[in-house]
Amino acid sequence: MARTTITDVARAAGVSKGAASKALNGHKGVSDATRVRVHEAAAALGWSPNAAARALSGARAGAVGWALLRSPKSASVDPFFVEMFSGVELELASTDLSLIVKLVFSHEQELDLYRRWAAERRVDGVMLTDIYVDDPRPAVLQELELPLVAFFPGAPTEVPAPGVPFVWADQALSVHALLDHAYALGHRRVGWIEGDPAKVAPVLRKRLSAAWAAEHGVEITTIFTDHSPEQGAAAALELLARDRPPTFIVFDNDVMALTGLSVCLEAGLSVPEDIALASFVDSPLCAASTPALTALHHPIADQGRVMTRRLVEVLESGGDDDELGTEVPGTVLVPRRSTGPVGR
Amino acid sequence: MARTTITDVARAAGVSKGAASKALNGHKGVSDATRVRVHEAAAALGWSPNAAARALSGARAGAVGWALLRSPKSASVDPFFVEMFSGVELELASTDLSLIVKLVFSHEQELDLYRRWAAERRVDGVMLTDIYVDDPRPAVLQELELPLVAFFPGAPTEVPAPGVPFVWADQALSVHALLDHAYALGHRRVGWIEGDPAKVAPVLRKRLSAAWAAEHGVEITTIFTDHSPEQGAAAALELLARDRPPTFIVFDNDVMALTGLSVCLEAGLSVPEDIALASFVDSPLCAASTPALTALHHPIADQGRVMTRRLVEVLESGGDDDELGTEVPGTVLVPRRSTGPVGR
DNA sequence: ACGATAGGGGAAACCGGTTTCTCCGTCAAG
DNA sequence: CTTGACGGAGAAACCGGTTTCCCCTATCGT
Repeated sequence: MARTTITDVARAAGVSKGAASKALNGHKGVSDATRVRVHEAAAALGWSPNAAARALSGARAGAVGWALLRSPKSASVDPFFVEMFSGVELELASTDLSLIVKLVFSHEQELDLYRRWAAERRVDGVMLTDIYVDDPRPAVLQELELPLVAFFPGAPTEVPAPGVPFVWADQALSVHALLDHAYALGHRRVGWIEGDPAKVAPVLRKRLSAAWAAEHGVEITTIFTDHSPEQGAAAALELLARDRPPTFIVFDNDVMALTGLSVCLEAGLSVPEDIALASFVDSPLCAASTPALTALHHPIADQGRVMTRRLVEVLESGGDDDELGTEVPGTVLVPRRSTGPVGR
Repeated sequence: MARTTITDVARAAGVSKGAASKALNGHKGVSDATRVRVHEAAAALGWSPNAAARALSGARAGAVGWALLRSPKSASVDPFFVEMFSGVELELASTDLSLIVKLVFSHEQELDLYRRWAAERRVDGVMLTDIYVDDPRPAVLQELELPLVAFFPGAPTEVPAPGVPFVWADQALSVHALLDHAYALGHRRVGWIEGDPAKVAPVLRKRLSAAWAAEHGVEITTIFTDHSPEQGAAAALELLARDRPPTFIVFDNDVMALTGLSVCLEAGLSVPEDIALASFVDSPLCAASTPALTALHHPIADQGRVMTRRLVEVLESGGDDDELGTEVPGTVLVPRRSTGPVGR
């Protein structure tokens, strides 16, 4: 089966190649009658534009890129990515853009990837999901002239980098929801087992929780980890071993919360009577454990959709876009069995 | 920053464009000295080949495609995909191939997607993961001359389609592991809540389990579902309502197993004393539930790696490849609390 | 020393689109 | 009636590689 090209379409419609191109792309310079004729010919021949040829002649590559930074040891994908991925794909399904996902194992590799993507003209834009403190990626991408949209778990006053379009979910809302819940139950000493302090979100949350704590006269101890179950367990043990241990512990993800729960149970504590536990992100795991874990439900898929929508807009507008920050729907606290009134 | 092209490299090395191309691609026709000079120039200029131009001139597109068929209502991604995805990405990370993933909502859409990919020359090959009975996709892909590799949960004698390279995991091993476990515990009536009967795997498993049942004098009832928690629960209720209900129920996935567990507990049955439950696929959910669910652990990520490796080989060999079926590592039964000796 | 041969490397065509430039015909204004 | 403006459409250049074809030169054999 011979591949049908635009030349075939043009011949079938009785026009030149150039005219056919204009007709098919909705550019002016062809009459309506010709336009219709060309479209009919294209449909009849079942023509689709060759992506490579199109990208080569300076038009769009028809794809967006998403780099996933993972440590070489644990290349497993977290539920955050999975959820966001489904939102991204859902939004892209209604466009003719492809999604290219690539796993990288270091920041250096990631930057190289962007350079390659730019040189190869393989993607039209890039999605950035885990923003680091002093993240070099936005600047590199801007220099490469690769459009980007960052997903930024932020606050009204925070910006990932100057001039970068971003989508943000208000962390204050989430932090306060969890802390208000603890406070209402009578808890006054809270432990917070956070993620990577090199990332913006954990640092920001620590700042937000500290501010809230000062306001409410609550003592909050934050411990940063690498999100692994091991470090989560170690952090939990460390908190429990203190002179005046917290009565309420927040874990930044479901996996740590689950191992934290095991640690508490093995230490002979009963949950939530002796100690209350909560996870910052909800997942089926939180619902399935015993006792079920109180957690924050983040509409991550929706956030992924918004981010994708935003990237598509940036690509269509060609970058001369007015607003930079778009807020996405916030979070909902899902109280479960693992949190209750402070014991004595 | 001006984009550096192969012409720049050629000029810097003092050779022609064509010679530079040959040098960089390891084709013969250039001396070693020139080859080295060109490579040095390319490195110095930080040149990467423009993917579009390369694809256009008949070479590879540098990408492989993976279509995900999901029902419009539940676009959520299952753990199977997630695990396989991480294996695929892990394997691709060491190549310069990109992965393009696209969500589709119907078989028709999926076939259209393949036609588009072929016409656009966007991908060099395709991965097929959920093989259906009388699946039309292999034939379509072969007609489009798109190389493919199918992941096929099969048996030694089964083949997804003639002439199609595939990677297979032996279902007999899995089915027998689970049934032997049940048999050893004294169970003689087994319920099996399967997935979609339009897919090859559930049908094959039913056949395998029936054969095993005939051999061992065990009664097995299979119910097909759409993998949703609702249908899983309904199927479990149906089995429990029988005159002589099964004493051991297998669920095809973790989500159904979990809701099935709830159904049993709510019916006042104790697990595993009154009824034993197992999941055909393991997941953190199975380990976290109470009681923890006995499950089969499939090395899905490894299987994804093998499938990807195979596709890369097919692409490199240009299709004239001898062997078609590659077996991937099998499964391991993980006994947990949800299964025990048959009660009375 | 001369002819045959092999291989390095340059010129140009080609992949399939997009875009620019130019020509031509038509219609409106002077 | 002449001239100018405008819009439709063709020709050709271009994007950045790969590949074919051919020439030229160095080497080998006799």
